[in-house]
Amino acid sequence: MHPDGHTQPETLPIDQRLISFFRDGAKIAGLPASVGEIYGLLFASPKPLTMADLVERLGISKGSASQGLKMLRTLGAVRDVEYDNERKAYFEADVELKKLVGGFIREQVRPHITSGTQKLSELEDQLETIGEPELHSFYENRIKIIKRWSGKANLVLPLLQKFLGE
Amino acid sequence: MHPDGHTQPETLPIDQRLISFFRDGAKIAGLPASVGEIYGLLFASPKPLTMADLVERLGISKGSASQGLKMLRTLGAVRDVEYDNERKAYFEADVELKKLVGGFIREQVRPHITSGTQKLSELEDQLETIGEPELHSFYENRIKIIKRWSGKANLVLPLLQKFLGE
DNA sequence: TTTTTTGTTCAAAAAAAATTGAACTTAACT
DNA sequence: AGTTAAGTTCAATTTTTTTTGAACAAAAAA
Repeated sequence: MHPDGHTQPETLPIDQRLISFFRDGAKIAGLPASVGEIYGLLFASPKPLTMADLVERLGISKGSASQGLKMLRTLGAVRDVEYDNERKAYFEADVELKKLVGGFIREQVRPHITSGTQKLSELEDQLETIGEPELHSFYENRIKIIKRWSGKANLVLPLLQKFLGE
Repeated sequence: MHPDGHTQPETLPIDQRLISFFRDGAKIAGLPASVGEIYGLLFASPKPLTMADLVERLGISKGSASQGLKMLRTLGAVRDVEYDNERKAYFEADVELKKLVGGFIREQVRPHITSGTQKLSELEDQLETIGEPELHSFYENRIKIIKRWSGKANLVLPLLQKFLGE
């Protein structure tokens, strides 16, 4: 036990609102609610928090806290911070929109686009197997449409990132 | 029974690929797989299809087909089409990216942004209840950050739509 | 009007995703 | 060395979401 027991800061109504705000935000982004809550509490905290703080104040399991923090770190939404000389790790929320969106695109969007591109080229292979000219030309056109979409997506993402970087 | 029984078109390997392509796409967008499959089959079909066609060729239930079509229609991704003089309704896929993304933003993104804005103003109310100056200023700053994000989002969406409209 | 076809609705079942918690690893402290 | 605190992992459980299918409604055909 730590010699001079910390006074655990209470979770204010405004903290609850922030937690709920980011819980909803996470769901919208297709992330687990617990991930949103963790980010929310860190966002609402003036001081860095430990994993034990998250478990205690959010009432979630150690497993959820560990996995949630892991995801938030890969997203670049949370960072380790030097604090206290204890052996616990402390975390705080990163609030730069550019970084948050960048991490989301890198981790959650890009991989899907990549696998989509792969599937697209498999589609083009299939096209070769269609002898009937009328059908061939129909599918050829369909594939052209998907390629046009894909081109747009590849333009939009960097544009979006640039825009968010002010 | 229709007098001159239609020959049911077979589902080619390329159709399977397109269905799978859009099944994955739907999941990425947070929509049910069946919705993606329905769109995929319509996208892969040179002729409009009926609900019964979808049930038969995708092996999904009537309920799924009905609900999926309903969602795709509200998204503006599928349209009713005059075809045959039968009493069945025929559908085909809308392939305009602008329209697809527009519908998605209108139905799936905007409502969340609206409720987020609502929650944000509730957050601001809570701010008033904090007497301690140091804490007040901390939360004030946090709310300022969220507002900055929100402003960006409100700029990005129309910009995105404009960009997709060529 | 009665039957048949087409489509919707919604409670129940099935499937998928998130969360838990106990066993385990790692590393600091005595 | 042994003990304790911190954190990870993953199989089992819980929760949420999707899908089904049977009951129902609407409307054209007989």
